Amino acid sequence: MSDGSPAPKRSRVRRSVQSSVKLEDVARLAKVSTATASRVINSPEAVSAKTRLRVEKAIAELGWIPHGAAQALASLRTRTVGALIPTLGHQTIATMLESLQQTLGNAGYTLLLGRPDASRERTTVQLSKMIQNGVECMVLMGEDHPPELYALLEQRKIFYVIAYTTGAYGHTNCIGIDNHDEMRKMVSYLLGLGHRSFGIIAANHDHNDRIRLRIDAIRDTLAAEGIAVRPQHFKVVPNWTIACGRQGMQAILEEDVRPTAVICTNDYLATGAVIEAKAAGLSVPGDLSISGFDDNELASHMDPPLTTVHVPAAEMGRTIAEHVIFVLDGGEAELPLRLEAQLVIRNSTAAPPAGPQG
Amino acid sequence: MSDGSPAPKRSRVRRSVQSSVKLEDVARLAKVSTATASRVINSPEAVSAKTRLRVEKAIAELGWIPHGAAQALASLRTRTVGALIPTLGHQTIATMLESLQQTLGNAGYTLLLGRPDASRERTTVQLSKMIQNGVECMVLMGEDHPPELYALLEQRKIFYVIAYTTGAYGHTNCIGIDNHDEMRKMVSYLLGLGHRSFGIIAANHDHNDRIRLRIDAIRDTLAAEGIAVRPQHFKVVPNWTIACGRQGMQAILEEDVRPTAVICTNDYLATGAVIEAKAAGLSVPGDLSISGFDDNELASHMDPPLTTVHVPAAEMGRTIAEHVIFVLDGGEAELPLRLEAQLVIRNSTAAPPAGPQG
DNA sequence: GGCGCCTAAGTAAGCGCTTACAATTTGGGC
DNA sequence: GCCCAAATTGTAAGCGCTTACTTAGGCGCC
Repeated sequence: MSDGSPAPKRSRVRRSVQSSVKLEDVARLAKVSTATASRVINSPEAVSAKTRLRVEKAIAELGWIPHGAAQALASLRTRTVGALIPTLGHQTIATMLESLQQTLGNAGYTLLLGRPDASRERTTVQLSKMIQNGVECMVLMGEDHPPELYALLEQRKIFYVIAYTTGAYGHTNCIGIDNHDEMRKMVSYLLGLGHRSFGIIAANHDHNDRIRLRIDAIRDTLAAEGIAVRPQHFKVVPNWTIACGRQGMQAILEEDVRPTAVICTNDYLATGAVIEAKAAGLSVPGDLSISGFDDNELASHMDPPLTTVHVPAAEMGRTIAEHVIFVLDGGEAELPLRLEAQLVIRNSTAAPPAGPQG
Repeated sequence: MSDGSPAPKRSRVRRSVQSSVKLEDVARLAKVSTATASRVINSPEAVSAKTRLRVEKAIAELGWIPHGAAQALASLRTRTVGALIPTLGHQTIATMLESLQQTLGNAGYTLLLGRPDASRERTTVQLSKMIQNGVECMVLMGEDHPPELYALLEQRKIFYVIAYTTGAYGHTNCIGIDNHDEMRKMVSYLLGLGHRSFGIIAANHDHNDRIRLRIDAIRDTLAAEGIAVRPQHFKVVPNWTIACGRQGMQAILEEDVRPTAVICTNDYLATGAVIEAKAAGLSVPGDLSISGFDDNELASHMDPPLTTVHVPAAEMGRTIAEHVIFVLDGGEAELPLRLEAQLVIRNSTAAPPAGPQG
């Protein structure tokens, strides 16, 4: 460097084969510089119409596709957003994701999916991978994540939004439903029906604040009426599936006292609960009212059709995407944003049977 | 230019803020060159243990995360594979995807999801985006895609594999089930039960070879016994949902003659069909046998439990991932690979009712 | 006709990393 | 102690694109 003489230029052969058409080829064919060709892509208004046409023709002719990594490296923009999603099997989540992806995709963003490990240790590893992939934003499901996750997010100054909740645990950057309030509506409705003895079937919620909020809502709303759920009527099952719902209901029916209403934290559990109750010879809702949460496809087709809370999944995905796009575009928006869920009263709930229960 | 004097070196300020730690910082801290630091990541065996430790310590200390775009650009490797998936709402597909992603992820690959537009025009646009993102491999669902899609794949010499089929339409790079043969088993079973009059409820299959194969299997297998499905008993519904299944069954029940068995091309349709049949006062399977395909979560919990074909979705995802990893690693493998599905006989099918039907 | 301005196009310096090749060190064998 | 090969590390040239800064035209106006 300090030496004035130029370093000898060794000609090295690297990457012998240039498989693919590059911007340079386009530029050459269009008889412009690569800068101009690039501008046709990135700020077409800065190029004269004639030149632009020529370049566009060249691009079409050569079938050039920009090299994303090179673009990302040069522009320091990736137009990628990541999402950490626990499961795709849950229809409501899948719906949310689809609309999230759709909306992002239409705006030219790429969605990167990651699945946080059940063992939370590896979830920052997942985030690291996404960071490595250059995500400009993350969307998380709920607030309950290991502190290291948040630490990494903060440290890297990565913009993120939390889905599916309005943020009861201190986060304001949330777009979703108010799990507590929506569940409160359900409980109020059941109370209004005359129920005084309740059961709960909940999926494991060690790391799931949405479920926790729903459970809290049940307890809080009942407590306001001086009612508590008997411990033996509160069943926590390992997963959110139909099978677990059955298992939960079976356990409840084994108890000496039987509640008149069983609230499930999602529709799959409720479906299982209904199946099991009917299998035990009970009439739903004659003997037992059962409610769900989510309003998945099956809910309205079940026998009896399920009373549940309709979660606007597609709207949520779209709204999150729009917000992300807006903010990444430099916009400022106030959060949290609450989406309204809807109490959907169908036929799995009714007044409690007359009699000595309760 | 032609002038011999060196161009004056203008000092340009670009990208003023260097937010993030880069390999250079790691190298400096570890007192090695960036080359050595890089080698610690990419070929640790080429670095002495002492140096490696020093570099690893520096990485940890600085919290360095490699810049994926830069790696991709320099190494011309992205470790990314793309998948074009029509829908996430279908549980079997979601399961397949989850295991695909899991397996790829464990091997350090990133899965990029795309959704081919219903209007097929845009599906090469989707592919282009994936190419832009540098996918080293694509996985497609089924063989039925617009020729431009295949053309682009070939032109770019992108390795791809086709999921969910063993390739009845000329493709050999398939990993999946033999839709025709598995459905044949179902039909044989129903024939064995004594059925002679069949109905079909199928989702729209304009661009879905898997469904087409299943339908063909029904026709072929019946034809071998001299049986044909009456046109009015062959209902094509617009989608694969429970609601469509109901719609299909309703239409069938409106006909003068009623089949004794209705074959549905997936479980959601079958669920809807069962619901509608029961709603019409029919006994399933007493009056009418109904079968599905996929074996989703609900199938075994329905009333009656659904006779269906179990598709090994998770295994399929895993197998595809393993194959992709193997091939991208330079391996050679012979395809197609057939995964065995399983006829699952439950209670929605039985011998046809005695009487004048048929 | 000359000047200043605006617009369109060009030049070339990186973006952060990998890796071919060069340079240096290490370790044996005599 | 010396020589050579093997092992380790360093040097620096890109990977394909974007974009700050420069230059070249074109135009209106005095």
